[in-house]
Amino acid sequence: MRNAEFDREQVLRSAMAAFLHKGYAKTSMQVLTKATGLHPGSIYCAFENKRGLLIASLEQYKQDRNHEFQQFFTEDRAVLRSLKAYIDNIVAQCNSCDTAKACLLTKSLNELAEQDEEIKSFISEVLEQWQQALAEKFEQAKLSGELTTLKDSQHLARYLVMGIYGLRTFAHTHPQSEVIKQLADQLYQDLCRE
Amino acid sequence: MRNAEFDREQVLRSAMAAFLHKGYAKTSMQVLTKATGLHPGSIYCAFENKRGLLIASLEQYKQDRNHEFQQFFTEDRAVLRSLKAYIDNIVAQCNSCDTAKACLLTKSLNELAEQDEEIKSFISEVLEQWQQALAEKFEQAKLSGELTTLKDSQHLARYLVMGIYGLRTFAHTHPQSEVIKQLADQLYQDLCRE
DNA sequence: TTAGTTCTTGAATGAGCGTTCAAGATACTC
DNA sequence: GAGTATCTTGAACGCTCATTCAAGAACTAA
Repeated sequence: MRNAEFDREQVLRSAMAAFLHKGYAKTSMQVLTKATGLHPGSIYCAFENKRGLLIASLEQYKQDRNHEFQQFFTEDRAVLRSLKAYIDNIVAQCNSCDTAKACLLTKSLNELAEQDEEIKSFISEVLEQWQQALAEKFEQAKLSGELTTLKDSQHLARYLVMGIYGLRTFAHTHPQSEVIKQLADQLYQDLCRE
Repeated sequence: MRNAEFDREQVLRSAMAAFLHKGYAKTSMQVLTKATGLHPGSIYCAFENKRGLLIASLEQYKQDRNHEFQQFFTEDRAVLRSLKAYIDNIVAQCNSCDTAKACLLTKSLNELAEQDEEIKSFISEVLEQWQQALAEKFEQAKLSGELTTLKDSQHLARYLVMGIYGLRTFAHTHPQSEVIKQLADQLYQDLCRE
């Protein structure tokens, strides 16, 4: 008996970064071996193939983002205040220079939606769960009286998700711009209105 | 003397469709020769290489979208009514099944922004011009009294562009859904408020 | 220490890629 | 209708790709 030597999470985070930077198609196995420090044989043993490594990376990304989400919505803070902080954090990501600028889920969806039904479904489900989590936060805010609006929580969550997608794309053409912050503030304001 | 035999616009529209469907990296020259009907030599003669064909396709796409834009904003209609029709048209594109579902500019930007500075700049400029054209329409609407708002026209245009980016990404996870229309209506309402 | 099992290594493989180019086809000029 | 210039054709090229696998290394158990 003998255990694998590499740290799975560390390997997946390296792969995530590589996929985020170059996209799936342009990230060659050669690049992935360098990024992860694993030799081809080890990658194929652990993840079956390049596609398997992407799927594993997407799963890790989901976990990481879920964890990040939970950290913003602790129970001892007002929901709307948490939501504002969460949005501001995304703005900061958009304005940063590193790979966190983009979202691996939407980037992969854009590239592979029409090529790989299974990956498309997986990503859609993760994004739907995220939207659902946001809807719950809106519902909480309404119940606690923080948020007074006639709009449905599901609708609010969808609108916020749409806005964040838009912000991330917008950031591509406006790196490190004050404009991203302005748009995010407007979005938040529109969500809380009425 | 002898003229080239192929119809340039037709060739570029075929290439556009291929790039939209599979993305730049996954669209092989073999696919492009089939899609355009041109042999490799002709493509290399007319467009230098695969990258040149993408750039020419992006230019054609820009022209086509500009032409589409003009058709919605004829002088004999109220600006806001035209804007609403324009947005509804985008919603219809999002809900359609064909290749028009996505935008070649943002799709290419997503794939190539970190790989090809020149293509990134070109796309950014085109998107900026589009945003500028929208800003002028908002300004017109404000001057004519159709639109009463304290917000800057530039800001309104940016917000609309962000929303349309978001809608198109959202459409990937919600094909042929009523939800896209709802979100677009909300977006329009938020733009016209106050 | 030794035998057995599992993991690691990285060169080898064949397929597919973008690109080239010389030969053939075609149209224009005189 | 001959000559010339240009366009078309598609096989061939070198390269890189994802993937494989047999040999070597390392750990466990007895």
